[in-house]
Amino acid sequence: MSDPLELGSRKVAILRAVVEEFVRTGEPVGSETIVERAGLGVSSATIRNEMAALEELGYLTHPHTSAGRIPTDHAYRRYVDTLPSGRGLRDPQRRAITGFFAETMLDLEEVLKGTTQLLSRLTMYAGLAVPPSFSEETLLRVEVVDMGPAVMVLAVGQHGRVEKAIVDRPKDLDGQAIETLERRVGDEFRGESLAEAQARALKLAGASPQAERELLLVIADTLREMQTGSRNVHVLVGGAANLADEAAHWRRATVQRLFEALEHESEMLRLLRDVSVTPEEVSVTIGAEHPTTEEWEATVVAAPFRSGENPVGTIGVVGPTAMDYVNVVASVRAVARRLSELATELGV
Amino acid sequence: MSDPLELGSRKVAILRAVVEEFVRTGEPVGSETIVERAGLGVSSATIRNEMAALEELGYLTHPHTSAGRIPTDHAYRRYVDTLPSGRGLRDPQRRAITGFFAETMLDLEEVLKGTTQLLSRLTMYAGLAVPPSFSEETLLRVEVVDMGPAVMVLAVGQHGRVEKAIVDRPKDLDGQAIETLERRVGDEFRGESLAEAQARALKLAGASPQAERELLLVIADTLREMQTGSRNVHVLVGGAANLADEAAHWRRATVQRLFEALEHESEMLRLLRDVSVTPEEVSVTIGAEHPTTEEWEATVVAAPFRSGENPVGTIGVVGPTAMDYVNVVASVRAVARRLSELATELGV
DNA sequence: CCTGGCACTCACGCCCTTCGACTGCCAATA
DNA sequence: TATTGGCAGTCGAAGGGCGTGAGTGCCAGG
Repeated sequence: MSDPLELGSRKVAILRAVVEEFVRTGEPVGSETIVERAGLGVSSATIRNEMAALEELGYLTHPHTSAGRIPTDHAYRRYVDTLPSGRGLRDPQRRAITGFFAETMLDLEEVLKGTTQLLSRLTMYAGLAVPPSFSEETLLRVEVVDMGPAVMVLAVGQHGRVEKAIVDRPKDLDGQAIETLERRVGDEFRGESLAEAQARALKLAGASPQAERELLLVIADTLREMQTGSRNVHVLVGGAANLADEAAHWRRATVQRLFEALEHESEMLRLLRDVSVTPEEVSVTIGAEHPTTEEWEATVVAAPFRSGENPVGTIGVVGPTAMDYVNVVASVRAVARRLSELATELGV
Repeated sequence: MSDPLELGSRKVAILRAVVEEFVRTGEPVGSETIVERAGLGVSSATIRNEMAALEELGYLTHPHTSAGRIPTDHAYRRYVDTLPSGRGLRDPQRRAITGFFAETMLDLEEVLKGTTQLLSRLTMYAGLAVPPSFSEETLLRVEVVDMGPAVMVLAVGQHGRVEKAIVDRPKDLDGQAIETLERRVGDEFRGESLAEAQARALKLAGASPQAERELLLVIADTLREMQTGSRNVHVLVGGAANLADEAAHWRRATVQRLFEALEHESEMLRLLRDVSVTPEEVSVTIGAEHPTTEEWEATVVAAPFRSGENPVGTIGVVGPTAMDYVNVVASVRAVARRLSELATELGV
């Protein structure tokens, strides 16, 4: 593997053909097949030489001597990096996307749930979505609800997200004080960020009578907790069942890892985190490129969605490394665009 | 298959031995194995005769002539129905349960999420939980939040459940009217059920000025919607990844079906629905006993959990029909008991 | 630099055999 | 009548040998 950047244009064509053929059939690809399919005006022997060179360069492998070639992760990488930016959507897919966004939807979280389903139907893999992080939202409301032995603190973000925390009721706090606070607190934090609201609550606590102080401290604490950790960000998954189909192509351990990852939000976040800072519209992370420790043979295709110019969240798809990149990338791109329009419109 | 109720005690012993051995090894069980393991004072020839009879009765099958016997769903059914009610928990399991419930937890929904994880760790299958249905909760609060182009209606149930709906803002409704209503509505519905609150909102609408009427109608509509459909009940799933391990023992279609079912709440509900009306503490639904149309080779072990005497929700486990019933049933029973205590304590 | 040609490799499918884990049945037995 | 040892029979699994064919690598000639 040396100087992977400079490849003759024929090598490039062959590499592309191998990738596409392998993705289509799942079988190792031989030189003869390439001759038939890619129709460069050249014999199979030449292709063989080129393929040997491509193997030397680290783009192809050999399951065994007498078998065809299989693309490596590097091959997919290069393939994806040089994708023609043309149209890759089939008509029914285009219709599905249009249809989905034609419904009027007001709740961003519902929209994103639906989006994961849409993506999974489009690609037949699993769809992902990361909503805007709560800590960047502006608060519309903070509520305190008396639950008897406990107190619920409720925060409503400007995009319709509602987070709740149920905490022990501070002792020395009677229903009367709660009611007073319910009224005082209601609109107090409107238009502030979580961080600002937290600071404000702390300040208010200092200036309040003992009975209310404790509760305000609890509120501040809750707001702080909402800015960090799992409360703040989460990941929606849709269509994971599709991956069960794919399971046959994967090693046991991979399947296990994959489903585990899908269950643990923090893991999925690691996979999607870098996306929103990526300049390109759609990012593709192939196989071992993932910062995951154990074996991982999956690819994540992800794209940020924006409100106006701001990236506010991420959507994506997880599937096998041998996926139809043209179609999946086009699907994710198209959905991200429509979703961005919708998010902008919703004023997210 | 005739007269399945009357089996000689030796047949019963053999059946039990076959089930346990098959669950342990996953291999068809031969007559010789039974002689060694069950140690009835009898030769393998006798066992063979008995096994042939058990096959005749529909309790065992034969993958092929020269193989051992495999239990049918009927065998598991009988096995489960005659389980000794003794202790079936291993010490580490007991500790895990105690440990989990030793934490102070106030939010029932969080508790139930944790419970699904606990169950999946205990059994190595997937854990399920159905929270109390929202329509049976008493309301602590109904809020209206002005979101600009939309309006959010928020309902807080007595167990800390929060449901939201974002709806189009009725035209002719200015911010002023919303604010008025926010105040009026806040405590209006406290202590009522969803149905009562809905009726009340309708009545209020009739007696209100035009500007407020529309919004009250929207509120009524939202409350109605919360009583029905997916908003009302949902199912939590934990540890689905464990089932990926099991996948090897299952037919492709089964795995696919299973993961699909786990994704669709309504499906899981169908599987768990009958449980809470079942008088027994733990209910076991084996393979084809499920009312599902397609092939389904899984078993659901479920139990209601109670607050005081009232069943308020359900927990359970999904796994292969060949599961360690003693252990799984004991796990579900133990967790349901502890959960009932906790729910009672939380005043659910 | 390309090509046709050729020797070589090796998985796969096929057939055959052996092995052994079972069963089913029967005649002998308690 | 229930049980038993014994024995023949069945059939999958595992293994060996073989032919086939897809595919490679390499080379000598254009």
